[in-house]
Amino acid sequence: MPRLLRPADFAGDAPAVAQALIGAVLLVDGVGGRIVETEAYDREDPASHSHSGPTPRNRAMFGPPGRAYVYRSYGIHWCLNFVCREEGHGAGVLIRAIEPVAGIPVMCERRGLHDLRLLCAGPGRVGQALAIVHDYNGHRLDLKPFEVLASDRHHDVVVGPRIGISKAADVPWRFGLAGSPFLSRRFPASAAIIRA
DNA sequence: CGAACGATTAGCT
DNA sequence: GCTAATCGTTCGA
Repeated sequence: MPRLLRPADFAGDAPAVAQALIGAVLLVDGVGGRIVETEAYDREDPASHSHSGPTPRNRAMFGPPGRAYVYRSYGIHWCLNFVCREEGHGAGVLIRAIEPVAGIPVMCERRGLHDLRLLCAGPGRVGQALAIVHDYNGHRLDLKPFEVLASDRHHDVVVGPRIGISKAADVPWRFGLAGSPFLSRRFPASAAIIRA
């Protein structure tokens, strides 16, 4: 039985937590799967929502680690982040893609398709498939409806630049499960691989 | 108060 | 590969 991640497990800096989350299982009301893609963001990072300090939108990022930061993207999608580091810092990990494992029929219904590869391949798609709502903003990740189960196997992790940002576009803070078909996009051929 | 801009996605060429 | 859709947040006047 995998270990349930608790707030202390999110106390590391954003890139370290983002890498450690690859292979972990994320469930929301028992629906979800294996995390195969994440991105790290930090206060000292021009691409981060937290870069200019606390605002009404990003306040959860400055709260205690081990909680959710949920924001609306492009006025359309709900995206899920895990707050990390320490309270007041403003660091987080964006959940960009998961491999569907539990509650697949429910996720297909929510997404209106049956292609497993596209079910949760992107932060907006993850939000829709797991029914992420703004009410979850600031919610603890070790309490209902969330469950985050530690990765129990070692695997290779790909590292590359983050997607969809204009500032700090060269910072390699995107992490992926090497070879996974459930990524939101392929990593550049030049992307480094960390053997874990 | 106005305006630009997204941590995106679906659909079409 | 390219673009429209869509609207809350943020920042400058």
